[in-house]
Amino acid sequence: MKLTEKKINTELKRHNYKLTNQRRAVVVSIVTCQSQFTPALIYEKLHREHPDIGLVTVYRTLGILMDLGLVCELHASGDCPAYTVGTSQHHHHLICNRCGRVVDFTGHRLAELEKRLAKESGFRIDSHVLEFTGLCLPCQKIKC
Amino acid sequence: MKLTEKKINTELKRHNYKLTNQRRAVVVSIVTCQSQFTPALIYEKLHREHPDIGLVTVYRTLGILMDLGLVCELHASGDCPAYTVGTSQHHHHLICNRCGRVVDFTGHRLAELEKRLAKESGFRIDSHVLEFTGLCLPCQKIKC
DNA sequence: GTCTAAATGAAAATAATTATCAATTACAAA
DNA sequence: TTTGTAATTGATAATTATTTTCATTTAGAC
Ligand SMILES: [Mn+2]
Ligand SMILES: [Mn+2]
Ligand SMILES: [Zn+2]
Ligand SMILES: [Zn+2]
Repeated sequence: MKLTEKKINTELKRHNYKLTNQRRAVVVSIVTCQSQFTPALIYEKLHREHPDIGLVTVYRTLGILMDLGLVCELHASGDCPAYTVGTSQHHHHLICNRCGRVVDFTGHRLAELEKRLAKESGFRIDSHVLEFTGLCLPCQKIKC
Repeated sequence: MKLTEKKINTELKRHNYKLTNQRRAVVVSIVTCQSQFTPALIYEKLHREHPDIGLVTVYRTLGILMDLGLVCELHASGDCPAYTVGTSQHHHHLICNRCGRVVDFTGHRLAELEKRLAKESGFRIDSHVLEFTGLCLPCQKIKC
């Protein structure tokens, strides 16, 4: 389940980051994104209600949230890197190429593949990226 | 198997791209890359022997090779996007975080997962990104 | 309330990529 | 082989994305 504003703020506190008005606002702007986002998009959204918050602060806050693993980076979509709100468990993403919607999924079985690859290549595998792209249901219904 | 200089040049011709000296040189620079590369890296390599070829030409040639599916884009490594020479069949990548080496692999079974995800989410899935990162065998042996 | 390190925003700096355009060139046709 | 022409090129400028610097402000511990 997607992380909430509350959970994110708690994590920020827990890691001794000050809970400034700016950070709160950036977090709100992020968690209310139904789909993926970029720093510029968050800034734009934010700018209406908080014209005095700078783009740098968006970058900085996003950087912290990435460090804490509270947002995920997306690679397979149009503007890479894009971001999406994180969840507590390990998961991957399904991305709509039209509206940018992001759906999380879990329960893949990459472990066996990973073991086979490690054996065959000699690699010590640490991490992976797995993303699917396509069209979400609502977007399929839109005639182009 | 990785595409050769010859194969790439043939494909360029086949798609009515002129085989200029600059393009030939960029292709050579790319196929002689043992690991991943960026436009800047190719330019740097190229610049020694061909000081008169500009970085723009590298970008343009790389763009064409991407369009023709002759090079692959990498997302999971340090500098994203990076690139690597393509192969003729559908495949994925294993990337060394230290030396940048790229190993291709095939034979995964994403089809079942893809079907399950499509059913559960309603998505029409078109494409995917799958990359593993870690340390290649030689790099594991280097003490840090 | 005071204090202080952390955070902020303006501005400049850096980096990556793309657009413009006049000069050059590959190569098909004569 | 020469010629014509559209494609290609490189210099330069323009955009865009991101990071650094630094003086000022502020959250939150005491
Ligand atoms: Mn995973
Ligand atoms: Mn694949
Ligand atoms: Zn959609
Ligand atoms: Zn390595």
